[in-house]
Amino acid sequence: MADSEEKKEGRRRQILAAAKETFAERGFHQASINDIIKRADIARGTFYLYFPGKDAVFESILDDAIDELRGRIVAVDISAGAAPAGLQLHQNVSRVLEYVFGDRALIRVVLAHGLAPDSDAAQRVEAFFGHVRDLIEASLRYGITVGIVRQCDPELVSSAILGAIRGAIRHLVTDRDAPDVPKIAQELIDFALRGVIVPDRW
Amino acid sequence: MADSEEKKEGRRRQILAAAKETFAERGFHQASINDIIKRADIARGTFYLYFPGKDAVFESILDDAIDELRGRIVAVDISAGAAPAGLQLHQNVSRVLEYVFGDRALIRVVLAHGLAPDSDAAQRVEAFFGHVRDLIEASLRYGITVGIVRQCDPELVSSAILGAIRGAIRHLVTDRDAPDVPKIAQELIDFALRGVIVPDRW
Amino acid sequence: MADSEEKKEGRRRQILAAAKETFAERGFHQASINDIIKRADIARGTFYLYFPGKDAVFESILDDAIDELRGRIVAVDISAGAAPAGLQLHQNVSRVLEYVFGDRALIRVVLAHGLAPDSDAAQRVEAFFGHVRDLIEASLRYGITVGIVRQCDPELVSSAILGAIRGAIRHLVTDRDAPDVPKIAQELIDFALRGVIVPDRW
Amino acid sequence: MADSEEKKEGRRRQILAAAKETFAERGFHQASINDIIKRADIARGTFYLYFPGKDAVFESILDDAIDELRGRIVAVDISAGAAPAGLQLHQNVSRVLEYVFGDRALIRVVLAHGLAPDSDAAQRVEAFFGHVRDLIEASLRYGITVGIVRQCDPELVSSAILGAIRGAIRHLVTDRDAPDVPKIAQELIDFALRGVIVPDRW
DNA sequence: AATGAATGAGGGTTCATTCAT
DNA sequence: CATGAATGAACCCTCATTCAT
Repeated sequence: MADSEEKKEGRRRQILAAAKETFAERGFHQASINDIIKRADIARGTFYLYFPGKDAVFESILDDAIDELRGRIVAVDISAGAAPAGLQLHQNVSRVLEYVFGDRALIRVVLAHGLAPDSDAAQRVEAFFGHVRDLIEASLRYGITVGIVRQCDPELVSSAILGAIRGAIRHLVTDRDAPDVPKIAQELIDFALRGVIVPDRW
Repeated sequence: MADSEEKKEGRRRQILAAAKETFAERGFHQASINDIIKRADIARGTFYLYFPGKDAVFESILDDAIDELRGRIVAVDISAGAAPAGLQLHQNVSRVLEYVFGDRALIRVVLAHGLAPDSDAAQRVEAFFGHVRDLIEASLRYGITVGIVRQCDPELVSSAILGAIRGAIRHLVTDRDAPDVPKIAQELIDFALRGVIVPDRW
Repeated sequence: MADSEEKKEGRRRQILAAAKETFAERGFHQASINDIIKRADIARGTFYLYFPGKDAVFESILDDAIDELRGRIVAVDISAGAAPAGLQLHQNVSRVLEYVFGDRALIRVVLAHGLAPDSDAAQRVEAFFGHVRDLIEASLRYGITVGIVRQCDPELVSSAILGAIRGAIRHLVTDRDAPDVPKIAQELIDFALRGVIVPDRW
Repeated sequence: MADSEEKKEGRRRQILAAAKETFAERGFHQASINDIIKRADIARGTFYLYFPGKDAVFESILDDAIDELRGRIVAVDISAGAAPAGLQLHQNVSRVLEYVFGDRALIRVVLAHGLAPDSDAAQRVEAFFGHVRDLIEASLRYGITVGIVRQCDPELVSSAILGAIRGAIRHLVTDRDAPDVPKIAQELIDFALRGVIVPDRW
């Protein structure tokens, strides 16, 4: 019984993996069920035993990724005995980058999503990024109230920060082979916190 | 004669406008010729009188936008009598934002491009963003040599800056109705230059 | 007035010529109105001022050819003072060949007609060839009654003779540049009358 | 397993048959996939499961026919112990006629081919008839050297003979219901060998 | 549980023909 | 008369999904 359960789960993963690679290579719409089942080496009908359709596999991939990412992003703990905020920030970013570089196919799927703008999948991706942006915005607002963050439009700036991270990831996933995660994380945090200019100049 | 030329050009624009809106609403792949011609209120064949196919309209829209944007981004002039660099920067960003907010449909098409990863259109979009990133990277490198910009990984940071701009635009296009362009430009520049923290703290 | 009539007739011929070449080159179905009007250097609408449609030009070409050919085929006159039958035969065949080689485009159209089997045009071509076959059959029957032609199935043999002529023409039109019409006519007549074997052998 | 293979082959034949009839009735270009699938009583997609496209079915039909015909035409064996040449000739012609009358739809497709002059199919048909003509021409040349065949232009006469056969077939396929193959074969051979006139007259 | 043949809605495109200018 | 922009029916083909085996 458990055996069969495991086998079933294995099949599912096999299909998900094949689908992920296919989506990464050809984009959602160009990817056909045919591509996926060939790569997974299963029959047409078998696919539909495990997923109700093409959208569903895609959403499953998406949800897995989003769950994983959500788990890797932890609200910074600013209570007395907690680790320094800077370190926590660095750990958050590092955890995300680690996951991202560990599965480039997936990240291409999530970042370069070419979906019907009103599809379930698109909404889910938007919701995720919205959630992250909200986290950032809340942090900014808190930072402003405690005087660490300068006066700014938190809504706008949080979008910019999220965009900066996405931009960096997009670039790195495409162009660099073995990125030095801690260093990149530090660069990104430095950029977001301090910008690019030498402080006392200008 | 000139009349007929004008009329033809008008038709072309009519189709482009309808296509742009359709692409914005439904994404490239979901958008069917049917959608476009219904919106443009023309017959099936008429479409093919003006464009060889779906790809061509899309690329035409893209190329127009890219040309326009390219024209609005001017390398900062740092020679003696030139305007202050900060002002030039602000003007660049403002010009881009002005265009972007003036045609939201278009920007949704360019930013949320869901294209076959290896399609002509996708490559063209990538080339454009690559070009902008190169400009930013060059500026950073120059700034580092003259001591205005702090030591950083220019490749990575330029990607982050480009991403920040894209992120901000994406957010604003979706969520805000009548953005105050100069203020937003200033916020973005401040963010990119100084980051978010209060300078002498941390 | 007559001037205008002439001009009109000239236009008509211009279109017919362009159409004939187009049909010869690309076959009836592959030939588009576009091809024809480009070759004739006229506007789309002008075409329809002179012909009600694509079929009509084709049929006009066909009818012209058939009329011409009909005129060149004269029933052999076997009355007392007439020229020798063999000569008349030779003249008939020569006249046909002369016309045929003088307008290869046309003959390609007539012989390699790829028409809807039930179309007007197809029926007209069939009717023409049927007419020629009937002439041949009648001649055979007459020849049999007067003892010049040996006993045979006139229906079958007339089809074979007609086919032989078509086969020869098809071959010559495709493969030979400047055929020696009288010699070819003689060869064909000799073949039809005597066959290929040496008479007293076998 | 073998069952499924057989069923698949059956389907293929079912489609080929439907296509053949459709092509025979309406000609290649007039025949639409719609016509074919309706006649075969299958769905649109099913057609494309068995053939990559309209051209492919046509060529498959053509190739089958050509293969069959090629197999039925055997070079006449003139060595010592072989059957009389006349008999062999008669057998060749009979075999061809037998096939032809057994599948009239097919023969209408092959003979009345209305194809784009430069299409694959057209070239294949031409190649086949060219091959047969070459066989005939070679026989004629041989016959001339051994003195059985009278002096003639073998290229021209072989085209005429091939045309005669085609003409006869075309006629018979259209007009006669149950042809007496051996008799017709004999008539054709007599015609090709001896022509139509009474030997010692003229 | 697994298969793969069958389905048919829907897509992009062509082209003969019409008609206002 | 001549024009050529506009039309839309018809075509070929793809592919997500179903279901009998």
